[in-house]
Amino acid sequence: MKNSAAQAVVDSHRDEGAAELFGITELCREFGITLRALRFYEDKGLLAPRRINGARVYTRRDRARLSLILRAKAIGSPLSEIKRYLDLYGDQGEGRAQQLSYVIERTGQEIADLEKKRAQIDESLAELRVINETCRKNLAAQQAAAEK
Amino acid sequence: MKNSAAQAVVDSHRDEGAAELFGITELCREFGITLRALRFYEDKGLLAPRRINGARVYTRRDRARLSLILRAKAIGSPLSEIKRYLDLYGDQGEGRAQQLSYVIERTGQEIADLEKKRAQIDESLAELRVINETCRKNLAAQQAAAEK
DNA sequence: AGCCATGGTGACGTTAACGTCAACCTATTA
DNA sequence: TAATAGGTTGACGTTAACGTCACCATGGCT
Repeated sequence: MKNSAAQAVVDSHRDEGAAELFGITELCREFGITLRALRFYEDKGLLAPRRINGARVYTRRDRARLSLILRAKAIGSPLSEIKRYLDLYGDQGEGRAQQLSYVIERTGQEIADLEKKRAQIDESLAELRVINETCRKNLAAQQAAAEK
Repeated sequence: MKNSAAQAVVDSHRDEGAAELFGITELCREFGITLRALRFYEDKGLLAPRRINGARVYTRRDRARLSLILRAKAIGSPLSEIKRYLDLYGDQGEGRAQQLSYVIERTGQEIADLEKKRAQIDESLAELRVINETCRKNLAAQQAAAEK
């Protein structure tokens, strides 16, 4: 028996107590990635979950970072760049003027790059829409001719 | 001697005659890619330049295709997807209803994907701008305090 | 005690997208 | 005619981003 009801009770109870902590498989299922991938990101220094008894335990913050990682990946950034991006993200709060300038410069560059990418996407979209609509019209014309 | 003036004359003469044809290095320099990359794209079936005496000769149309390839690459599409994209591009003109429906579906899907990507970029941009501006303000505040 | 699920660590394999290198062809130019 | 510039084809190396596999530890259930 899978005692799903009982499991749910246990789960909710655990949530009340420990709250906001995730296991590796939990996160992987939530984001649709593999265990291997998550560990790989860790190897690359993109994530650094706590260890409890050797096992990885992710906090809500880790989860948010993972979300950023996957979004950046979907956009097409290599993991190396994503790391820089996240490093900036973590630096917030205080910091000397030099650090601040550095972050400002970095983010400025990243913003410029993304805007360029966005523009290219817009160009591609425009072209695809032309093709799409042209085909729709042709198709409509053919159907009209056939029904005459 | 590099006889640059003579070379220019020869070039212009050739342009008048053959016009609109490009060599491989010419294209590579124009787009800032390597010879190897261009040949690689050809291996992958993304380009099919004519051969004259064994050497690749690119037309204006090839050049346009290359432009599309590089733009798609910059966006983050894998070459495999770019190929499908280009294949759609070449199919324009006539075609039976089935072909048209196919192209319509494909482009529709591609459009949806790109729109999603665009949205993700916008999210990233919003976050980066917050970081950037926060840092700017912090920096300004520090400088103001220092000058007091 | 035995077993299964879950998780951990290498080590090796794989695919994409080129880079690098050697060897060769060929048309000018000196 | 010999050198030089520009082009061609393999063959092999490389980096990124994982996938796969084998093997080990552990905690809970029966």
